[in-house]
Amino acid sequence: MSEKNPNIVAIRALPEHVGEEVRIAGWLFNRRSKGKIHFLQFRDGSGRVQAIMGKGDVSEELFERCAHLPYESSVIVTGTVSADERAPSGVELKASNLDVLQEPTSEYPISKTSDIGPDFLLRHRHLWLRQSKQHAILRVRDAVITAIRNFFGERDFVCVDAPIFTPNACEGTTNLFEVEYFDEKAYLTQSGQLYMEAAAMAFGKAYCFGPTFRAEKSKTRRHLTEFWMVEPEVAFADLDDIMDLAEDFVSSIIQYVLEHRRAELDVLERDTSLLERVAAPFPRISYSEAVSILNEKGIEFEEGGDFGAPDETALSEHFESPVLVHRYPSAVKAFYMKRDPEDENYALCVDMLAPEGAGEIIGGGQREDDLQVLEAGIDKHGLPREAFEWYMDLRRYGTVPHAGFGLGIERTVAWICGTEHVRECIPFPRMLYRIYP
RNA sequence: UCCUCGGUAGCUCAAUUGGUAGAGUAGGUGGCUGUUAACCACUUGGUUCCUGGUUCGAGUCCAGGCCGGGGAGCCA
Repeated sequence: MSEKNPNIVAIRALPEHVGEEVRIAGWLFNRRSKGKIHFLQFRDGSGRVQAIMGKGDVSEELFERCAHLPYESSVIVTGTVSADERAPSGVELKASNLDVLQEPTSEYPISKTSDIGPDFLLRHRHLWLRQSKQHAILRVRDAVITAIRNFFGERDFVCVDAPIFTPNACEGTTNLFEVEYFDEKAYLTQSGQLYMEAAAMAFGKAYCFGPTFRAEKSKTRRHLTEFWMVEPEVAFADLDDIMDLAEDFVSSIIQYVLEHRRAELDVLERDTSLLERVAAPFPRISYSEAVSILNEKGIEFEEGGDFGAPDETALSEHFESPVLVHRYPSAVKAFYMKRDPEDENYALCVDMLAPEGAGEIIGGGQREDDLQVLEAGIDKHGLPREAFEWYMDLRRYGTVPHAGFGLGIERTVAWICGTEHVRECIPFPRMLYRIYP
């Protein structure tokens, strides 16, 4: 593009070109006409700008065409950049020419005025991405991912990605998507954690970042069947170490987004003061303390069970920042969770609940590192030992205390953006009964 | 799987006790040299989700189905 069109400028960079004649390449997203002057608004992915076209500035034919140019026409506009406080973005383009690459073959389906229903928008996700709010959310997501990579890179973690196809149900808890794998069955991964434990024994500090699949028939604003998760795992680490890591991690993501995506948060009308208060250390409470808080709030909850979504919401509303809830009853947790030596009824695990009803964004803990205890746990959960031989090898050959966690990208982005539903926080959401486009 | 709400113009919605389906917006035509979701005037546009039933008459009532939203369970 730049070689063919040496003077094409990104809309975002237009303030640096005031007084110059430039070209922009983009799409028409709105148009108004005052009769002898057209106001044409363009976006190019980097930003949005208004072009002014007076009747005498271009040919009669082009002026007439621009009065009817359909939304989402792809164009190259030539014009002089000027600063003008009447322009929505502070600068505008005095158009001297406009080349139309293509006029839409039919009317653009997404209305720019009315609030459109989720079904229509999801069926047009490929076009919905062009809308400013969606554009802003996905740019925040991009920054969250960059912040994650930076955070672990700076701390000497090695990115060791886990497989997507797995031979067995890792934890034996949730429903997995089954696929044909030549002559056998395989499953789409629900977690890379077990593989990260192997990676931690090889690299000391490792993490994976990739898609995760859950075949649960969940229809809520917090669920997707395909979502992205980042899972760090650290050798010679205990529960406290991993809680320290988790709060530093989340704080650094928030700081990075506040620093690099201010404009997007403005588009989303996000109250950033709530995010600015997020800084490590976060409050830490035990499961038992959490139960007391629920009871004090008048919510009936019996010690021993796992928290439901309404319980989590009530807990997170009790705090302004994310809160770490640790040491759940081991009975409700997976077989690989290490039990608390001070009370074997509880597991050395931790969940991080984000504020403002965003829900659980992190789940993790210290892993069982004793071979005999792990074997007993596998048996107790009714899981086939053969499938976990490789995993038990990690305890046979130089086992060490280790811990890690998983952070859900979409829930994190939803919290940061103040978005009601996680489906807007992934480019092409996969949900119950929805796999198009 | 269960609970709950909904489906009317391209989109967002209205339609009284069961009595000729209507508005905003988008599209079209005309007007306007600084619009900010521009505005003003006129105008095109309908398998009221589907099937069956009740009725002189159904968008409306009944039965079954389809599709979707939110929530529970499960989890990030």
